[in-house]
Amino acid sequence: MNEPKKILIADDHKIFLDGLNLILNEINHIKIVAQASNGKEAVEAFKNIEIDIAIIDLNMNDFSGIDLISALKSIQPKCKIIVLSMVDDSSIIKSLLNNYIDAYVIKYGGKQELLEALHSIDQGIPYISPSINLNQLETEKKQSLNNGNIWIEKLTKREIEIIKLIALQMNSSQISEKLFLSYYTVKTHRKNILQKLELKNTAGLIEFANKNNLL
Amino acid sequence: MNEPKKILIADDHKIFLDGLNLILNEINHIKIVAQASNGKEAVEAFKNIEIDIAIIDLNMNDFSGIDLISALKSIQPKCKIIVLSMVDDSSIIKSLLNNYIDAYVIKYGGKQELLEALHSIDQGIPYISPSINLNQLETEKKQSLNNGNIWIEKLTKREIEIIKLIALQMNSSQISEKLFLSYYTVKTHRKNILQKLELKNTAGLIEFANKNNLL
DNA sequence: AGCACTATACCCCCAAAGTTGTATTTTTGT
DNA sequence: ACAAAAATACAACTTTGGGGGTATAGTGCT
Repeated sequence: MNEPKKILIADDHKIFLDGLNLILNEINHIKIVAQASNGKEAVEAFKNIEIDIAIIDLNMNDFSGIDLISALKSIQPKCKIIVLSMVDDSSIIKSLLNNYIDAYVIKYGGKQELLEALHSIDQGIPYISPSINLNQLETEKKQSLNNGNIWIEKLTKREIEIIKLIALQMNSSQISEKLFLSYYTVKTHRKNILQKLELKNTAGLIEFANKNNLL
Repeated sequence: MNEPKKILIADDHKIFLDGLNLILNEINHIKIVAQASNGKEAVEAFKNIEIDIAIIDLNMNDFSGIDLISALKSIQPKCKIIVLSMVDDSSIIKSLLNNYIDAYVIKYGGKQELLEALHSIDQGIPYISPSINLNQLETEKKQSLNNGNIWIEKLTKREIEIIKLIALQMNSSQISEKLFLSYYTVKTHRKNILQKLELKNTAGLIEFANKNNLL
């Protein structure tokens, strides 16, 4: 507890990174040792520097959320992870907290919440922003399609890849060409995706993907 | 140039507001006299306090962008406005700069860009983040679905109504029952919607609807 | 009164999506 | 090394979507 915690901060808004820097500089038992403005930089930093706590934004354009977290965890499993997000979808938060991360702080909250999160995980206690309950309007809207369930863990890399191409208005045969697959394989994947997520059709799939930031 | 500029900052992410505060505190010829975490607060502040420069985020949940700017301008026309945004849609930026605002700074850029913007408008010169050109990936991706055009104005009430039902995974015959229409009518509407928006299929439609907040 | 737009409705045809079922290979985790 | 999960591939069949037309009644604006 005597030497300062080594912190990495990652956010694709550099100006936010600058602000975060100043906020965290006010605390004396931590030290920012790395900054990243995208997922790739964060992974690089993890390979080179020992990190105690990573404060990351989920909505970065190169890595999609959970991919990044599991990548980081696989490099330095002991590192604590604080997710700083703009979204407050409670089903996402729950599954994240159970499996991967140590704190979830939304940006709607002030810096106080981030500091509390740091303090909390320092004692081994997971933290969720108290502000989240206040924003239930958003949450309820999303849960209508979420079925309140686990979702994303069920999807494989390949399936997510295909969802993204569907969202780009490609049909199954175009996707098969793009990925060097058989047309039948793509159809099988689509079938499995709809089944796993309990969705009725492509419209529902794209809606789901948007509400859950899969794209 | 002797007395400090009076600044208002507005952003719905309070933690960002905190960071911004610290960033701007490092400059000595300005002074933050008001903070707002939504559009309403910003308008209130404008009624009560004289503001020289307003630094605002466009994506706040109560006011939609241009509405807020014109509201503020109508209260204090002489006030300079810096928009701090996450989006870099060049068509929006152009129309904003011509008519309403004095600077457009994207959050992908660092604090340096914000400081440059402040300096620039101090001399009466409009400012746009130089980083914007670098992030053309995002822009292109969106324009492929936006067609860089007007879109929403083209859609009628009925069409938007139908889009919402499609997003709820209803098929044409279910929609026709729900709205007491003929199955053929619904099909016609769908056809017209895709044509107007120059989209290929339902996947593209739902994606478009999400990206443009039609739901 | 006239015109443009919207909403309504119908038809045909083909392509694509969705359903059900089977089956092999490859990758991954333990 | 073994088992589980994922990725691959195929077929037959039904339903839905999307493109091409055409047409008529209402609505709103000028």
